[in-house]
Amino acid sequence: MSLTSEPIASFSPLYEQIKAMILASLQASEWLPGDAIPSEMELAARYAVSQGTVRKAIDELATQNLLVRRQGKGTFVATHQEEDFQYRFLRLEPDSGEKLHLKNQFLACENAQSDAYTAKLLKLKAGDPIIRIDRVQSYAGRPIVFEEIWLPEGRFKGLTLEALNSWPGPMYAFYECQYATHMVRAEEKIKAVLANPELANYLQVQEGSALLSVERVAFTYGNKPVEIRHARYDTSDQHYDNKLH
Amino acid sequence: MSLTSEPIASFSPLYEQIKAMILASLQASEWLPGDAIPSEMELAARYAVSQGTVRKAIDELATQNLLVRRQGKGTFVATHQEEDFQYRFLRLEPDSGEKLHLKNQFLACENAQSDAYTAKLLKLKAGDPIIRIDRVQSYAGRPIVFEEIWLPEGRFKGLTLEALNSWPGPMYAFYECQYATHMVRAEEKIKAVLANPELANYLQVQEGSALLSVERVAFTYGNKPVEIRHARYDTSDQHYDNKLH
DNA sequence: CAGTGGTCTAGACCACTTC
DNA sequence: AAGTGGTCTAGACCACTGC
Repeated sequence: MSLTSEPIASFSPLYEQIKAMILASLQASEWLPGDAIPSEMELAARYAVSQGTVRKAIDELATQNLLVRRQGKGTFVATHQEEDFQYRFLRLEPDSGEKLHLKNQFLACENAQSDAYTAKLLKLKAGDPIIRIDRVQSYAGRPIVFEEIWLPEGRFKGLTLEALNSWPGPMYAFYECQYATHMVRAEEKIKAVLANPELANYLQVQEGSALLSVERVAFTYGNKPVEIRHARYDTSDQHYDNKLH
Repeated sequence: MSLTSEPIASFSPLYEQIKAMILASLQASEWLPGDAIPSEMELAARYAVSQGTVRKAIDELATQNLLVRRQGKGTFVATHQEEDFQYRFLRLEPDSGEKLHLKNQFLACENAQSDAYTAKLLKLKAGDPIIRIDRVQSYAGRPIVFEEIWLPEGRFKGLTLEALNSWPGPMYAFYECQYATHMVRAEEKIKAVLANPELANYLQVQEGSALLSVERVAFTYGNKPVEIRHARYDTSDQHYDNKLH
């Protein structure tokens, strides 16, 4: 066969290549969370394909919650700053069925070095600088969630306890606004554990109570892990809600 | 030769109406789990629309896991009897990352009357006949899961402990084969609880150990709830795995 | 080879938003 | 009215399966 120059990803459908190119633009911050991306016709022209092919690419990115389509307006980069996506990753829900509105209190924000565990999950080297945050979240005046959070220091330089405590909204909106980091997806591992004295104190429960342990790794564009979260939930009056398909 | 093509919902896009009609055929058992449904061209002719419109309808049903497309072969009704869908609703996973293979032991299968709780979730009247099943599942020789299951007696007539214990595969495959009931989706509410003497005995753990409590309601076609499951997992060496998007 | 789903195109028209 | 996404069509061709 000939040695003609070939596209880099050659044996995938066109719309997959378009998807990859849109994804690259997102990753490169060419379009920021909340922004409108170019219209389907413009993108079709840019990539020299038909509108239908761009449509299919955008459709798939929209079902993955990376883009949001709004008829008559345009297609937008998904953001945790908007109502519908505000608490996209929060599965905790009061047993009563009411809406959960958590009040934040950050307890600590300190520099540290990653151990083997955090290094592995964040794809760092053990000893690399990281930031460690503690917080408690309350509902109806009662502490419900205790969380330890680890962030790679490189991406989140200069993060302070004051900045966190004066931020009004959800944390993932904070990351977007202050550190240009949008969370795309997350993986959670859930266990039941007993409250040790420290946890019992934070969550105001008896030592030896049952708590839900939720270990999350959150990823930004390009499957890059950028946050670890180890939460403990008091599930006496709320539960973790999950839908299976 | 063909059935009526009366739209079921009138002021929605054509492909939504096609979806509804395919769904109706599934619900009516016109095509059974594992069967091939008619080809896109046949369906396009039956419903008097273009192939593209049928495609869009099937695409959405396929992403909801109701249908499975196989290039070159056809489109099939999803079934829990196949490898890929065998353990679709099982989120438990060994910490080691190995594959979980559970061994079943059914302990009880008795007729009972629904209480307020089961009646509400299964949309029955309190006092309606139900079947109550207990089972323990083991992994690597150790009991890991204790489950109480409630089924509406009307749909699962004649279910016996012997039938359950002699069934080799997963329970949702059993429901399909014996009771023509395919589970489409489920909702779970997860809490951390303490082992009482009964649970401690079933799961061979200390009384007061932390266990994961998972309450599931499973639905068949048409959003009809047909099973309640209350599981307790021993999460010492395994965890509930969840992906967030 | 025929039959299936998968991709891609081009064009018409609809529904919604904004000016 | 102009611009956006949303629906629908018709037809060409590709990729995969099984006879």
